[in-house]
Amino acid sequence: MTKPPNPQRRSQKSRDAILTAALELCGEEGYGRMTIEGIAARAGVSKKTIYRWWPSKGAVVLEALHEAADTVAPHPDTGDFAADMRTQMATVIRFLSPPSHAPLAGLVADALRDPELAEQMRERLVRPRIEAFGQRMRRAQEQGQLHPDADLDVALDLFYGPLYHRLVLHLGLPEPAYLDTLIEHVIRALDPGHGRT
Amino acid sequence: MTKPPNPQRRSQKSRDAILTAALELCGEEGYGRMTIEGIAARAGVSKKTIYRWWPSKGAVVLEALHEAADTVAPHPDTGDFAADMRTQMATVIRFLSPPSHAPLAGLVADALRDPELAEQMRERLVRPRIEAFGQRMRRAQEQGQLHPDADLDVALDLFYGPLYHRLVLHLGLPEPAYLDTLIEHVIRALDPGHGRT
DNA sequence: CGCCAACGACACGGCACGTGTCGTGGCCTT
DNA sequence: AAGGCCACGACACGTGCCGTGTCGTTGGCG
Repeated sequence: MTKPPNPQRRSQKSRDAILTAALELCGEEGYGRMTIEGIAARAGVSKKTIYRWWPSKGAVVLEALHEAADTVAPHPDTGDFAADMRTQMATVIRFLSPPSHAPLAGLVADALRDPELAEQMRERLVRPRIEAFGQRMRRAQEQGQLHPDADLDVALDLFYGPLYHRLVLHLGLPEPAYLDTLIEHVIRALDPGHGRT
Repeated sequence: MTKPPNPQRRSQKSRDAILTAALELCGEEGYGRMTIEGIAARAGVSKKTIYRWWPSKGAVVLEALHEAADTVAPHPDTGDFAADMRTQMATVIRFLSPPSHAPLAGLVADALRDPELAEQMRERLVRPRIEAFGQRMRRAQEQGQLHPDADLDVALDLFYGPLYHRLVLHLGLPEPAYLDTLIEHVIRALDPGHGRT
């Protein structure tokens, strides 16, 4: 149909301006109220240029987040698995809480209606972070801080499920003290030997 | 501002037609593509009549779900807590999976951008079901199937968190076998003594 | 039975979408 | 150094839905 443009000729300046403008506007007026036209205006860019490289508002925000989030929310490894999970999950909670939750929450909302966007989000944002969690978890197992038979999928569900559950049902995200309780429970759940010998 | 209409004079027929049309269209073309104008046309109703009684598409779907879901997803009590949780969660999973997930997923998506709608959803759809879960859980504690000190908030997070986590990150909802594993883990997590004395 | 408000119908302005067109300018080739 | 290609910014356009306003009609309450 429409011939795809040549990426080599792409203007890096326009690209950066668009991604920056998207994140700024997202914070200022909210994901839902932000429009492609608004992003174009803020970035000093033609609407056409946005549509040339991205199929939707969600795709722009996804790429902006992908770029911005590479440095954030790493899995620390101090040798204390529970403490490291506490640190990492607290960071995630910050990204899911006001005032900084707009881009991620908006993207999640759009992805619930756009399967294409959902796949992009899963593969580019979610999957790498699951991988990072998996690596940290395996180290904890090697160091004997977590039962060697603990299941990665179950661990992922039990650690991060409560966060998204509370986000989408608007039940309020965990306070630090409650987060500790949660982590304690999950680590116990992952120990099938449950103390007996 | 605009004087509120008199509920006594409200046409029950129009109301029912609107709610029915909303759920039907939701299933046929998806929540996102469904429009207020489409609902009005299908219901044989003026757009004005919808705007007179509901502030948004989300509010209509919320009320439709509220009405339809009163009978579904009850918490059975056969005396076997784990089995009952399996039954109930499998029902929830059906509501979160294609092809019937459109209304709920769409509502969740809209609520992420509309605080008013989010509050309505929490109070009218979510809160009553949390309450029902709490009652079933307390009976399990009385019958010794669950540790008496088990925390209701933690239990809610660990049981249902994985479902919504997987829904919004598009990781695929649990299969029956995996659901069993999950429930087993959660019940273990909720037992703080877990075997040691 | 009479009133009055909720109703269906329809038209309206507004907004953002996504596309098309055009002239410009920067980079790559030669 | 000259030429061509093509992404760019600008702008205009048709479309679809929004949310509101208006106007008879109708059905239920007092």
